Amino acid sequence: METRELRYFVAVAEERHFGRAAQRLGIAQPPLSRAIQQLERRLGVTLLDRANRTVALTEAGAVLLCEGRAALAAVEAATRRTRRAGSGLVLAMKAGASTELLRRLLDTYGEPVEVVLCGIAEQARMLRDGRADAALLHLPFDATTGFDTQALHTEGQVVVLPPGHALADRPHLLTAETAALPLARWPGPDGEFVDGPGPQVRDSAQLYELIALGRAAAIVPESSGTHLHRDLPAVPLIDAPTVTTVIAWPPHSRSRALAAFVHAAGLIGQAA
Amino acid sequence: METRELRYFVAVAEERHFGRAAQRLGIAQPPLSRAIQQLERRLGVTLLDRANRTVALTEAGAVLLCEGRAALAAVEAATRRTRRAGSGLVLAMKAGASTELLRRLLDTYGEPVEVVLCGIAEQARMLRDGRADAALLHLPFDATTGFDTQALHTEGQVVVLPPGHALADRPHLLTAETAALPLARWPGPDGEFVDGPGPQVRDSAQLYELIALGRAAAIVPESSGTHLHRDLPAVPLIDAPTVTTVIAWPPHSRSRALAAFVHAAGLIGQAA
DNA sequence: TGTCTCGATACTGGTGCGGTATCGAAGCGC
DNA sequence: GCGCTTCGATACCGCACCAGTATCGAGACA
Repeated sequence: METRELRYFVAVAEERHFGRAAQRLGIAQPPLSRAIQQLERRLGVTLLDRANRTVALTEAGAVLLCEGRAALAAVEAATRRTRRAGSGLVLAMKAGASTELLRRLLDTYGEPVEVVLCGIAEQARMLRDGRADAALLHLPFDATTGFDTQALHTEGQVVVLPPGHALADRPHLLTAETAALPLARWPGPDGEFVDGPGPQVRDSAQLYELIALGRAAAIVPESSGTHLHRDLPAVPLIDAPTVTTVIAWPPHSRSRALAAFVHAAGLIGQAA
Repeated sequence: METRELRYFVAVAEERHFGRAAQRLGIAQPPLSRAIQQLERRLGVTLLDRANRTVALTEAGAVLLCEGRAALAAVEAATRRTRRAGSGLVLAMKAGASTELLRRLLDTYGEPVEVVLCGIAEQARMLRDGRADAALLHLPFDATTGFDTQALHTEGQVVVLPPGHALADRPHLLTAETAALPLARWPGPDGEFVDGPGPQVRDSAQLYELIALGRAAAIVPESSGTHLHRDLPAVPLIDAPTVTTVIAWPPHSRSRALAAFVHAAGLIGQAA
């Protein structure tokens, strides 16, 4: 199966319309129809149901859409990483992750690294399609499914409260005691917010502003709670799961540069 | 980048010889030379060092070899899984894994499943190139890197001893006490045996024969130690890590059939 | 029933892939 | 040092195949 055929099929499967797919691909509709027919003939299965003037996926079509996307991403990744070979690594991380940890990692590695800030879903996509070589993730929150990982740092979590809050003087808190707090809600992987009493936030500046105003509280890893905003009280949450910062990369990827970077991460993980 | 170009490059990179690669691909040498040149021109990087009548990989070439193999495997996987869509799942497992657990899993799933027996390295390869849809692995021994997993069953380990062995009457053992035993050695992922005092074994029939003869002992999961050979004494090893049988599959793969199979596995995991 | 929309088909032209023949350079034996 | 051999690159040619235009046939809709 050729990449061209896969691109054509994925376009039709996503658009469910030969005309629009052809337009998206920048070709005319007839060659697209023929290409899909040929693909079906070569695979020996029907991929699309063209009954009733609508295009629907068959079961085999659904499988090929899913597997084909992954295969196209792998081919793109090969192209991108080959072009980038020799120049620096690209590291995808979330905004708000520990800058202190990152600084130590980059220092230990020594070579130049391009850092890209994005959301968790985008991080995974960038690793898969080769736009990034590695990503910083946080267990147990982020799924590392499909990637190799190396632990960098493990820490507890703290509750960040408005100044003068009733709980601010406590030596530590339990998760149950935070139930009544207006805990800030972050957007999930799908961009949606879960329901809850607290305000919705999209970045850490916004979060800390809301806390300072007494409108929110937040449960965050120690390092972000204590290092960034000394003026806000942060109380250890002793029964919360510990947060592990890990570096993740596609399992087959083992270029010299990436291997050295992971090795540097291992040194930091040991030291911590 | 087209799959054809990737296949050509991988062949040359593996053979380090245009003539042999062309022969392997079933084409003449000149079109192969031209295809590689065109690939290098399109990517904008040099992939091969053709100095001194030898072909060597550049750094970019090494990256493309690794990423290209993965991409080709993904394309092959798409082809195979699409062709197989609708017919039964293929499950890759190691010889000697728990048949009791497998029987329950297949019963719960209800649909026909083709079971393929192979080694651990082959299991991973089959998942990646689409010859299998899922695999049964054993944590913490097998690497599940790059796959999604669902726990099926967790159990302790036992030491299987020759009949009448001095340790056979003990209620339980510690790992330290097994140091002097001639523990059987299995071939690793690379097919090589690690060094050690015990005999080398390749299948469980051979293993149990050697134990019965008093020439070996083995540390195995409870289920294989007690269910299969009631005539050999099996002593719980209380400080050994517990063994978890998991079902693994490529993370993007979520066909209806696989989803149902994983769901069935989840039901069994809960029940256990 | 006329019309519109959509995918399939018919036919044509140009690109590009693969083949044979050959070159130029680098080892290698004598 | 000279020819021989081996290797990848180049030159040139023919054909297959891909894409484009024009058109068809079927189904939805008024």
